[in-house]
Amino acid sequence: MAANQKTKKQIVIEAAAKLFSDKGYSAASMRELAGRVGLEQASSLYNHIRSKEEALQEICFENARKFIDGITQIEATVFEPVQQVKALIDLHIQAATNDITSVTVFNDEWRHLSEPALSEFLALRKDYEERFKEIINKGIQSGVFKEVNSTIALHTILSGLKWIHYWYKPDRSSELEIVRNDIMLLLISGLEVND
Amino acid sequence: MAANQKTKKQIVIEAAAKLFSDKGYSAASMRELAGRVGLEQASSLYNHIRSKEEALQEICFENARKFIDGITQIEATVFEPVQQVKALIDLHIQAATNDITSVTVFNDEWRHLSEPALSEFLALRKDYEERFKEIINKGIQSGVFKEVNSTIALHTILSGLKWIHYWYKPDRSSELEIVRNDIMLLLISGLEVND
DNA sequence: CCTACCGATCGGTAGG
DNA sequence: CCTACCGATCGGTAGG
Repeated sequence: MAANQKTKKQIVIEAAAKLFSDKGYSAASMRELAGRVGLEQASSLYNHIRSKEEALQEICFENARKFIDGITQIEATVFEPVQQVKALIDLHIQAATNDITSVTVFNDEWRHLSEPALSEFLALRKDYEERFKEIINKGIQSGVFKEVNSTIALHTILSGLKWIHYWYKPDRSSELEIVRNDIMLLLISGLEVND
Repeated sequence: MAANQKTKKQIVIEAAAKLFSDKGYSAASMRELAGRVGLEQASSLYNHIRSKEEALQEICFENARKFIDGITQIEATVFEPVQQVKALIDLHIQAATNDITSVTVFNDEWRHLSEPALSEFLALRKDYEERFKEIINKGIQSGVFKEVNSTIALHTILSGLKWIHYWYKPDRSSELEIVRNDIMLLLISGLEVND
């Protein structure tokens, strides 16, 4: 299959991401999903995906993988805590603007995963957060960051980025650079020692 | 009725807030809500509330009112932008820790409101955000805040406070003062001109 | 507050 | 990919 060819499964998963972000996972029905991908019957969906939750899992884990890969690369190629946190903020901004609906589901609908997927997902999230926190701690130890509690700083920064996927629409791409600059100003200089 | 007496309706609404925050509005069933307040039959709930959505409306609008009242009082009693933003951050921290489940529903489940309640709710939220933004703009004009886009600053600050209601449990009350200090350090000094 | 019940809708299966 | 269909569950009503 050519690289630019989407499988029908991919089309279904992307439509599911949009539907889940529009209505929430529980309020989204397989009948509406079928309609959105041009199928008359919900039952036809089951030729492409095994279940409603499989769609949710694919979306959640694909995004988790994206963030884990991102931080892995940053750890390997950037070596100064300030620059690492900046790169992580960029990672979140890019994820939120490149793949809007998918990140919305990843942020808001993961709790509808059932076990064992739920625990696996939370383990990935915890891994990511611990590594992010470690970077903050390095910056505190080397004196470039304020002596704040690194857990508080972590959550404030991660949470402070979670409005972007709501706000962003493709016609706002020209404003992206301003958003990026202002967010860096607000979140990084809040963290940095400035004297 | 004495002030410390809860009506059964209030008990139902509070249990609904907890249930909606545990499962999400759509996945929460009236049968489970009945069980949580000691009723055998879901139908018995309808002696206290008119519908599932009425419970959601009460929760969302009670919290909206709390934030509107809070900013109204801050506008009337605090006059310097830095102190006003600090007071607003305190307002959010207090709401998130005094009324955890209720704020969770207010933050995450309002979109399940149907019209006309949805539009009324969004109008209240917009009013609150505009007044918060106005305070930020005043601070920028008077030179105490950086020249950032005030919409971006507004969303970054509001969003940056939205992890607290997840993190907070009553046994963490002793850590609250540290959280408050660190959040002020991160969000306020990110906004302030520091030279 | 309970009994009895309703129509609607849900995710999913069997079989072709 | 559709036809036909299933058992389960939903929010809510009527009546006492």
